[in-house]
Amino acid sequence: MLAMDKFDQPYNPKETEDKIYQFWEKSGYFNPDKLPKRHKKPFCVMMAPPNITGHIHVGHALENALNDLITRRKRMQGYKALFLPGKDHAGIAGQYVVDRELRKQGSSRFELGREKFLEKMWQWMKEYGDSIDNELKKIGISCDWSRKRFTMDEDYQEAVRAAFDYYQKKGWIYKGKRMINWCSSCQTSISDLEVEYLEEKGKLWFIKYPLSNSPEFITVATTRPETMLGDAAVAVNPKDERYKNLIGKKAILPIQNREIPIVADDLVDKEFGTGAVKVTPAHDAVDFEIGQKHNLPSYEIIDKRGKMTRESKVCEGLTVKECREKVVSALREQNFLLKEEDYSHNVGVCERSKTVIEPMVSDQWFLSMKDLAAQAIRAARKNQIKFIPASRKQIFINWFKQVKDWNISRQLWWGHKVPVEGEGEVLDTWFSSALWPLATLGWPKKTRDLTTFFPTDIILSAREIFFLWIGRMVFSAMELTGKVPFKVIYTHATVLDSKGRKMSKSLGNTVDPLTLIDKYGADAVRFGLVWQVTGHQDVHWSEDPLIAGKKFCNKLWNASRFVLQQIGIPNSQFPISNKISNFKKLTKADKIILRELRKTIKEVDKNIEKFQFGQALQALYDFFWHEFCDVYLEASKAQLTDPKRKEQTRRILLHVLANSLKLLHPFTPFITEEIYSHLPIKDKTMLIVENWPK
RNA sequence: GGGCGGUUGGUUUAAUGGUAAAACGCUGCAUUCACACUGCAGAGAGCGCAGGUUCGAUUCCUGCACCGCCCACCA
Repeated sequence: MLAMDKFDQPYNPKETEDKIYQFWEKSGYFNPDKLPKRHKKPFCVMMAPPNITGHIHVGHALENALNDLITRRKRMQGYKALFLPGKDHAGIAGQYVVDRELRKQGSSRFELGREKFLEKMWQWMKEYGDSIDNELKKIGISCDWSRKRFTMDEDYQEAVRAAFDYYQKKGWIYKGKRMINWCSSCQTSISDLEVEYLEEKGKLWFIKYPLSNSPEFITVATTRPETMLGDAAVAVNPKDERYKNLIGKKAILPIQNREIPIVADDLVDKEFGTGAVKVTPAHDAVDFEIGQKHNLPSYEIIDKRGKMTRESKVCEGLTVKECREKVVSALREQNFLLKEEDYSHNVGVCERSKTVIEPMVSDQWFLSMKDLAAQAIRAARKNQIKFIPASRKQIFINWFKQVKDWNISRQLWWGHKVPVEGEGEVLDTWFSSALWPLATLGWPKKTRDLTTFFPTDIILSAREIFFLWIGRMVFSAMELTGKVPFKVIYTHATVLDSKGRKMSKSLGNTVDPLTLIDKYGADAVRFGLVWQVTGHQDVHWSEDPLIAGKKFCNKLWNASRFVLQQIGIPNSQFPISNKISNFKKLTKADKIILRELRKTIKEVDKNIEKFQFGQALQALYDFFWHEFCDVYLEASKAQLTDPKRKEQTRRILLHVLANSLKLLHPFTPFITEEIYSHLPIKDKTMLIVENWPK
């Protein structure tokens, strides 16, 4: 397919990669339906759909290099392999980025209106969606683009409605006033998993609440004095001897001068603060629970913009922060402030906007988790799903044991509309992602793809979306189809920066895969990433393995050149055989290289089966560089001058090279396909569909 | 607070119940015969700390420290 003289040039990844990718796409082999006849047994992996919020990062590159590695090997082994790509509309995150763009231009989504804003969203989706696809193609992944899905596709919306209906008929979906996490900047509720906790150096204020008809008082400790304006009670632990005689009595709430009861509840920790806690049912999750149990009134003193309401009386219109200052100074003046201590504690912020989360009571849709969680736990316990690493199994079970009902509604414009419900009320983006392995294959219709590829074989994901996504896919599929959605859950390493910190835009420590590909070539980047996957839960980012990858590609290229020169391309067509018995009168060097090749095949297979991708690659590296290049290639130089050995040495060179290329193909697909295309082998196919060595 | 992972040459990481391997970097030599993105030779760690098991531990156990990640309603 290439003019041979090209092969005399140094390896040029840029030129080769684009050309080879087109070559693959043209072949149709990414599509399992277009694979040769020998590919029968279905095999399926799904891409974790990237958010349409920006560009791919190094985590995507790693994850999909592994997805592709697995797929390519299975394809070569004769499976009818499908690697299904797609993207996620990313509800809150998606809306947030577009809104931010608008604000940069001095506009906003409110100014645009819902209709126009959604148009913008789709425009964004088109632009960024395509760009993400192209970025993924640069990595060389062999996914079937004809089956590409987006979580807001027409038929995907249908799947979402079908799932919602199903749960509703079961009676598991309900609407109610519950405590939720409210982001005043995104103007929506968010789930517990979307709240991020940051340590904050704050204060612990000790406030005296006078007892009714008594000169005495009870002291409460709080980090949020402003919420006292909405207090409905003081709570103590029933076993706390200090306060036993106060239970049932009344206290006077300072500033508001309202009488509130003193109640007893197990949720109160005797050891913390004074052992007495102020109860604000409308603005704290625990307090809400206590309020329910004791039938306390709920005073909503903070509104959805993060401002104090009329209910707060003295602070109406102030921000939470302003109100806090006002309340503290008022308490100080009126002698209700006993003391204040420095206190560092965790403050929940919106993972998207970093705005402090206001817990508040709101009318929201929920999905009851009781039966669904039980399903997921059962699947894990019965080992219907294999967890890699194995420790994930217990983590999975433990999370589902304590999971609360899922707040599935969001007050956004971008997303799946909640059936019945009006504008501006959409489903949590994860409600649709949870259906990914089903909806992408056509569910709820009984499509051919669904029967062929579902349940899928393996799912790869980052730790951070283990519950958010993986957990929810498990119970969704089990409930809706009665089957686990995948046989294996592989939680891959997180790529941290060289100092071991999480990569983030704000820290400025992110790595751009495209820059790396430009610098080293895609094969070298894949090599470098996979090299570092050795079974740990983290990878400390280093570019060194990528440099090694680049050098390795160069070595591969030059060794291949040598072999081809010896064989005398392009005239002869060697029928090469995998059977070593076809080689006779072997020299010591011949025997060693053939033995080492066999050992390496075993080693690579064993390690890939164990998900030890880095070790598999290292075995290949050592074999090719040291056994083949340093030893055998050198030995072959003498053998090639001996007329009695010449022919067989040529065949062995070609045999070992061809098999090395096959083994390396899932790791470094571009260069191996390119070199393979030059090998003078009878009846060969493209490397992507060649037989995996045995 | 709970869980998980890590702590090995300058750096990033392997392996292993009997005194440690690779990549990158470093030093010296070689070389226009596939490859300087090369070859050969070499320096460099006794494997976080403290106990224990063992004939023997970097490897197993216990505790501690530090780093990181995840989860959690401590006001």
